[in-house]
Amino acid sequence: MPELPEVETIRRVLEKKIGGRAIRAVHLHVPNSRGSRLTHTLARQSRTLARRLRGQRIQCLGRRAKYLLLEVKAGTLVVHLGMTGQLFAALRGEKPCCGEAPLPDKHTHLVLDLSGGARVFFRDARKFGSIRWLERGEIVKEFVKLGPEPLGREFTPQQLKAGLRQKRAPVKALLLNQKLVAGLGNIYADEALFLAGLAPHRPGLRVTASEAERLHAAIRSVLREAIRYRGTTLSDYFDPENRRGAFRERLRVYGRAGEACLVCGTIISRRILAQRSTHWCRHCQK
DNA sequence: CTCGGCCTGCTC
DNA sequence: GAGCAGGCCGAG
Repeated sequence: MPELPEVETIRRVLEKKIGGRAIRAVHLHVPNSRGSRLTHTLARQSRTLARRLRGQRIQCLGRRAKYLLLEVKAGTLVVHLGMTGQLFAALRGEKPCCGEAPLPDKHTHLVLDLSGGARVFFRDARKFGSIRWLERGEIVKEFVKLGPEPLGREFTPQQLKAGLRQKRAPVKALLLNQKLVAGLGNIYADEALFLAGLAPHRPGLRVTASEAERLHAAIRSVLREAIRYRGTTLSDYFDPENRRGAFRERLRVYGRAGEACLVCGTIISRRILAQRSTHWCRHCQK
């Protein structure tokens, strides 16, 4: 579910709501599905999580690509939301809920009791998410392979072009794999390609310098705009205050197959590319 | 690189 | 019942 704009929205809301509070208690509910990511990740660390988090003050909330970072003095809780992971926060007196449903529910896997009667809930129905405790100074191995932050300094048109040029894979696949640039998922990859006028199946090595420049600008602009609208809610994304993202109204191609292109009126196409449903305008994107 | 698998819930 | 879903990982 959540891509960079949604994770950034979650980060900002949590920062405001629970930044600076102390963690009083940690409640863990390890799921029972054997093969799932979340089961392993939680079961393996059940001891550590409680021991290292209890009594710690939340110094700040950070983000790397789609990872949310909850920083305490001793280290960092690294949260990846996968497809359906969610974080909710409730202050004293607020009724915690996910949409209409009160929390905690059967999909709630971690609850932090905070100072002042606040609580944080992590839930994940499909269990594709992960939670990892990181000692101060330790490095997450996944982070090493991640490309630059799209809104940061290291992400430049030159770097993007150089990365694309050596790959024959479709440009959409390259945007999704997090190595060239980190944080785009299926929605914003389609949206950025539309804004750049680039067909998703175009091989990376056939992207010209000026197209790479357009793509670079499009990626930054769509992510900034989506953050401004607090992300996209298709069905089950809610921020920690249970608000929907309003960017759905602004989507140009994602989920609009069969509808008219907002620019030229051509019917928006859809096909599977890189295993993901892909939406584009065959007139505007070449 | 692409594929299958990991899960649950929702819509047709 | 089948097909679909915002993500990633390991295998081939």
